[in-house]
Amino acid sequence: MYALVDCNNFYASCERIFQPKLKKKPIVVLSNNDGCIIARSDEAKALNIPMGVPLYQIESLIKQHDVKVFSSNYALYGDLSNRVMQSLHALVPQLEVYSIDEAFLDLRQMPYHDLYAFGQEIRQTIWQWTGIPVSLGIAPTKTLAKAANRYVKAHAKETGVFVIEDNFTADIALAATPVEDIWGVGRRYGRFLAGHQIQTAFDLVQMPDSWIQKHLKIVGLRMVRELRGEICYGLELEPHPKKGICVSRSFSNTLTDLSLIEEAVATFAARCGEKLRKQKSCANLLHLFLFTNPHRENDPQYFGSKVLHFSAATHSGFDLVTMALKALKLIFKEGYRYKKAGVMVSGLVPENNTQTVLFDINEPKRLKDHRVFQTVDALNRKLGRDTIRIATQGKGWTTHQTQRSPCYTTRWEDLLVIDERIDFRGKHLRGLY
DNA sequence: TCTGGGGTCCTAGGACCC
DNA sequence: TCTGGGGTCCTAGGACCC
Repeated sequence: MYALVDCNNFYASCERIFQPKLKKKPIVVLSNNDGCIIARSDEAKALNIPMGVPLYQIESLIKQHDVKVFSSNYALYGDLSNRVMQSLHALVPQLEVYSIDEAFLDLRQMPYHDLYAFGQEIRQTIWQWTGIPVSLGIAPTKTLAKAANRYVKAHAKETGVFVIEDNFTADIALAATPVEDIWGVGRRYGRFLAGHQIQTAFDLVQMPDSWIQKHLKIVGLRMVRELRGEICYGLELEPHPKKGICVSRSFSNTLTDLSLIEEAVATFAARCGEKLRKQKSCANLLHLFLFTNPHRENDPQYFGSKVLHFSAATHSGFDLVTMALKALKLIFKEGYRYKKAGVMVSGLVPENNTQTVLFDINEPKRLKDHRVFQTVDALNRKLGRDTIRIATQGKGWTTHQTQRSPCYTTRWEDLLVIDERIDFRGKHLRGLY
């Protein structure tokens, strides 16, 4: 049996831990540049605030119901996610971290007979150790565990756990799962299935394999088999290295000036370098894109994109920034108001296994760069991101965030203050209270 | 005025090899 | 009049996930 553990309204729950007065209050969390709603508490969902809606479109609703609004704080969410995952790992050794707020557990080795009671124990423990509420779906396959988890949220919120252990409980969950809520059915397939009078997961599993494979392809067939209780996806215990890495941002204001776009692009390329070095990979290709604001239909639109090859795979910040700026010069056109850019690297290979070129005159430079960036990364880890950076990155490229909560768990200065008369070293402060 | 940022896998078609 | 049969690799696009 597998369990899918899912943190309830994860980002909103993270914010609430440190502001308990927000219990039972509607909370939303915003995307970069405070653009769209990307997370909602139950109370915000009850106000019919949709996922992904731009903040400015629901401004009056926010005011009317006194919804608490947060900019996204990924340092906080990432750290709390680690705590949840570590806590789960302490309870069940075999686990796959599936996303920032979800994990699959392998319960087969566990000496428990009452899975429902064990699910409750996990829930209580995570709540006690981290302050994050979680829900569990337990079932013979990952796709069914996903469906069981969704069933909890839709029909058994108070209990927080649902177990699919036989045909009877499977049919309950399948019949209660609309096709578009199945793990593996998106908007496109959802519309297609609705057009064929297939409303629920229960309807879908009745269809013949040949029909499924013809229309939903091999991935769809695996999904249906999993819904029928046949394991197609095992647990992936080791996180495998990424095959591509992308850093992209919208600009808070549209940019027209090449030098400002250069700063942004250099920053994205440098960030790709950090990610590459972190997973010990080198890139063979760099892909740059730059475009105008597609929402402003009256503005002239332009979508520029360019792929360049490195002569030898690299993760040097110098190489990446140089190549990104070269690509930028090739696609930049005067007279447009640019809104977003991004750098993607691909053709990734392990750093100790790169194919070099014959008569490689750059080898000394590569070795030197490697040492330089080991030092740069170490300094930035210790002193803060971008303390050491490439000059083209400018003074430090940031997004627009007005409502960000403190980094309670990752910065000394942001530690939650319980008694202002005592600082974090336990020293008494005079005259501050 | 204001609209996110990452990833994965599969398939079809074209260019090329013998 | 009649024009083979087997591969690989790469890319773009489309589906999906959080």
